[in-house]
Amino acid sequence: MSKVRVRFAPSPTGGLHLGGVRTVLYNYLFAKKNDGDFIVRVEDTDQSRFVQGAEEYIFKCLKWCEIEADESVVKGGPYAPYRQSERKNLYKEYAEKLVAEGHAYYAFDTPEEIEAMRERRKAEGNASLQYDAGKRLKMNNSLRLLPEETSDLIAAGKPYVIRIKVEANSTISFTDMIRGEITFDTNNVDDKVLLKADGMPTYHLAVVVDDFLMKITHAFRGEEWLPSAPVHLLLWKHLFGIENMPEWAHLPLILKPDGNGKLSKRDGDRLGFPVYAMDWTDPKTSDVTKGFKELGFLPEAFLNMLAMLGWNPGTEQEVFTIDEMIDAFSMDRVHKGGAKFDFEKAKWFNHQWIQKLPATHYSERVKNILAQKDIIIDDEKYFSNVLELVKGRCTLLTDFYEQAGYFYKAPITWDVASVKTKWNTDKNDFFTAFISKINSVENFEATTMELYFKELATEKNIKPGDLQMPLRVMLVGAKFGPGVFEIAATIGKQETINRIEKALAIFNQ
RNA sequence: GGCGCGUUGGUCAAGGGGUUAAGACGCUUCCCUUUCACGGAAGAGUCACGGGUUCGAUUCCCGUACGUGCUACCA
Repeated sequence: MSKVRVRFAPSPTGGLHLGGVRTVLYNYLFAKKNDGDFIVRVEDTDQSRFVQGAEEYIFKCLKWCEIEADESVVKGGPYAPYRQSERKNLYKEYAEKLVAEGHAYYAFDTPEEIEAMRERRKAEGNASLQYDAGKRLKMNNSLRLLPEETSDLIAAGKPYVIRIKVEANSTISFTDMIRGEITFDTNNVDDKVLLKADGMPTYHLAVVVDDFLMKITHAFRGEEWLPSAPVHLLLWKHLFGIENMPEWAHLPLILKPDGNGKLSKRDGDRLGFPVYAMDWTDPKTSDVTKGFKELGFLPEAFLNMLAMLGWNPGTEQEVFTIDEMIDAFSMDRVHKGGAKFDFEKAKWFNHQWIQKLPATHYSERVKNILAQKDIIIDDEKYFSNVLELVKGRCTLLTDFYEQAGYFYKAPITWDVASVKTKWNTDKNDFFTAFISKINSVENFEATTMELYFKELATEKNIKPGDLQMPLRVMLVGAKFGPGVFEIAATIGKQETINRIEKALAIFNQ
């Protein structure tokens, strides 16, 4: 059975923008498709970047998307503890083991010394600025120092890191699930730090140790990790055997819609669309970054849109439920190239989903949106009628305010300009007569009303079409919405009469 | 700079040695509707460039260009 894991940076900036959520989604689809376990890991390797509340936020977003990510996977179970700070000693043991076996070494260089080395190399016109086989014997580390010197330095409390010792002049390769065989020349990979001076592991060490200990079989991550894959490969080789390494897939990047580069939070602010799943409030600055949810997206649409950005089933189907996606998903149809994000297409997906789903599915959310505009829903039946009537006109959930508002509040402004030019006393007479007509009617339904309306128009010798638009403006205030008689039937007899009378007064001024 | 990865319309993309090179978004026009939208019909628009290989290349190979990523005691 497969065991797939997704690993998150502890900040929404790193993990919860579109690219991050898509990584989770593909992990999830793959795991479900292969009847595997789906594991979410949140890491805190770099304390300086740890953002308070980020973990909760991440799970909240997954919950909104209805991705079953049991929080217990980071809080308990057979593989606990999960916090990297709580696993600190574990990583150190493996790092020491590597040193003992000659695959890693202690390095005492200060940042200044490393910087000086790079400056020197640059001045000499060297292309490579790496800390690698060619340079390590000139640096301050246990490879160059005598064993006693090294142990003396450590005993004296001199800060050190543990670096991997990458052997020169060899190649290492692996098969990526998306890209096929990828080969690296070890001369191009430098001696990465595995264990930092504070005793915490870097991502490189942590990801390998954790994946082994947690028995991970498949690991997907962004393309930006490809250049450091050889380090992970080497670590697997030395520590656990390369044959035990999980299968890797490096996902393409999501790019800015305009210009070039990886999509970032700033692009959303600049171009006016969200890049986070949900609103995120920065705990330090209190700045709020808008999310897809709050902008009126359905989770189904959000996920659907995201899945299609980099993957395609090879059929013409574009609208997928999550189950359909699981069914159709395959890793070898994930693209290699990055995709530019297109907000228009994202909105189109949402529109599709608003139509596809019964209104009851999202009526609670619409209710909340309306409540913010002081529209309180007390009649559920009426509310669901209204939703079904107007949903065809909505792209975002927030559009329901404009599209459904007039079913609750009579217009207070009217598109008088559209009516006034052709307004005359005949029309006024018609509507006065129409009021008394419908007043006497028991059966207040759209079809019967349309019938009376047309009969009366013929009687008064006015084309019904010339009267429908004024009626619409009377009821809605403007030129939009479903059929006028549908609207009238829905708001009811008395309200229809009230609105006509009120508008008449305005039109006749 | 070095190294990696990529490149089919404005965007997402199917396809893959011989095709009129699918489809979707967006855009334009028309129909429907005397509203707005939906829907329907049409339209404009594409294989980055240069060399090979081949009877034939958008498809395979090599270069170039462009894009993008990495090049931290960040992930």
